[in-house]
Amino acid sequence: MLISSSPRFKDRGPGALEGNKMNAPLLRKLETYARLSEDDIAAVRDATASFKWLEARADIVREGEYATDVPLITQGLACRYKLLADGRRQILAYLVPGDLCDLHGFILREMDHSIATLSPCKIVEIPRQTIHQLLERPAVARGLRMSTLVDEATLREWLVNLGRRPAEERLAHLFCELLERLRAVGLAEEDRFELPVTQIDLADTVGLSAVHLNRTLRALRTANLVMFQQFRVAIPDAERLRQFSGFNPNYLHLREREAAA
Amino acid sequence: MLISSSPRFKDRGPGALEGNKMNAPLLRKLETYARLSEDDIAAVRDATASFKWLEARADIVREGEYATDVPLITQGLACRYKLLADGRRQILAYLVPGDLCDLHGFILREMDHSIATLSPCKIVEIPRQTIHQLLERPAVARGLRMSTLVDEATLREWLVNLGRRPAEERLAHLFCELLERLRAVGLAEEDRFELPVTQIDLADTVGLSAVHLNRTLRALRTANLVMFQQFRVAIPDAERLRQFSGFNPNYLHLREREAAA
DNA sequence: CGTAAAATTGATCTGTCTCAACGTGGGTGG
DNA sequence: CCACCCACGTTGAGACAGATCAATTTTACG
Repeated sequence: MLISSSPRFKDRGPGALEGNKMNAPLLRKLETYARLSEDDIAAVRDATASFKWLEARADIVREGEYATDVPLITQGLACRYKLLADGRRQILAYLVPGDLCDLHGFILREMDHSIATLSPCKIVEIPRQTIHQLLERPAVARGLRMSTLVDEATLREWLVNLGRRPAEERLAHLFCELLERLRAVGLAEEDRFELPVTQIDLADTVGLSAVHLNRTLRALRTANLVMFQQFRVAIPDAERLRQFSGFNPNYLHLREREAAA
Repeated sequence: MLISSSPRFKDRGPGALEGNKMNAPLLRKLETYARLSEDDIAAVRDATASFKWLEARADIVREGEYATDVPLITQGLACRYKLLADGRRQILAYLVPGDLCDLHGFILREMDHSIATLSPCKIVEIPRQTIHQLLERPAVARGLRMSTLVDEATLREWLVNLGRRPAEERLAHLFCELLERLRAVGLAEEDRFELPVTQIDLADTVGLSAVHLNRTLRALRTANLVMFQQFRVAIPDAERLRQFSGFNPNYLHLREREAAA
């Protein structure tokens, strides 16, 4: 991941991004999208019983590998990323508790990108066979399908961000999204959240150089829009930040269940 | 779609992007990903029997709408796009024959982006109910799931493109992708294909201004890498273009069937 | 403490944008 | 049938956002 396991992240233990009380963030997520039966719930619970801890800055899956299991983040923060031949990196998504590292390795032939932890992560590895069984449950299949569609919608919004927004709006938009997503999983307060990420990571996320990212960050701070330091983000006036960055949370589809029958 | 139906596109009739002989591009696509039974094939064929024609530069679905049917492109070229408040536009994907306008409107509450034709398009509208029935067929469900995953992989590659590649590589990469995808559906020859798209469209695809896109195009032409004129793309040396743009077709997952059981 | 990664700042360079003008081709209306 | 018109394409000049290069400072960890 370019940045070899840095000492800076060693002590940011499991405390940082702990996931919710019920300790079954995947269930919570699926239930956002589908009405699960008792049986469904039990099946998902079984499938996610065993886990392992991974240190910060460790690859979970690497591009080119044939993943057989589907990793699931239960606690901590991870990201998808891709490296170019000359070392340039693009971060493609942040994975928060409850996010599956998709069915790519599972369904598709080989990984076309890598996934790595940013903070220490608690990870469940769901075996291929189990996924098959889960997909036979209509409600679970539906939940997973929706979750994939939301991931896709998020990618589209990032594309708009990189293609058509200037640096400050771009970064502000990212913070807006993270606030929403982390609040949805109970990992953000009203106006602040942990973000165990370096400025270099942020630069590789929004397609800027590290130096310019630093300046953009300063500009946002000066404008009293976003404060980022010590791996903590503070947003004094979320509505103003949304306005500023043109953020519209519709693409996150955070309340879908009532919608489709 | 900003550009109101332009006369320039009127005469580019159905001839341009005709889809394959069997006239069932969705089937071909699903069969790339899953082994369909006779029954499956019949069901898909039934579902895609009735169609309509849409003129070039017409919206198929608009952001914010609640789409009830799932449109499917059978002939022609379409695109997903998103508009910002001030009119900036970002094109998010090109849809070629066989591509579903996803299950978004269907599964998710409302469209978070718009879809429009670029050339005249033959479109099948699959009713909600029919999709439900199709999803009950495991092989079909699997094919659709894979197709969604490939769409997602393509979005990720575009993100890398916008985030980390300079203008010339970016544009070259797009042409590489289109060559592959159109060849996969029999709509490109070895080194050339139709692309019924303006330079403005291309600019909004790769996140450049129209002026700079024009210059970038010229640079590629001068370097004898890509010729684009009269809505036709010619690529003298595809391998050289791939090299130049860092294109690796793995993310298109064009031969997956043998892979997963 | 000493060290290395990360953050910050300044100076300079450049890729891309904006503005503005002009060229071009086909469609449309007189 | 011709002339106008409008969208698109092309080119030049100048401005500017963001990149690169090069220190220097800060921070966290050993």
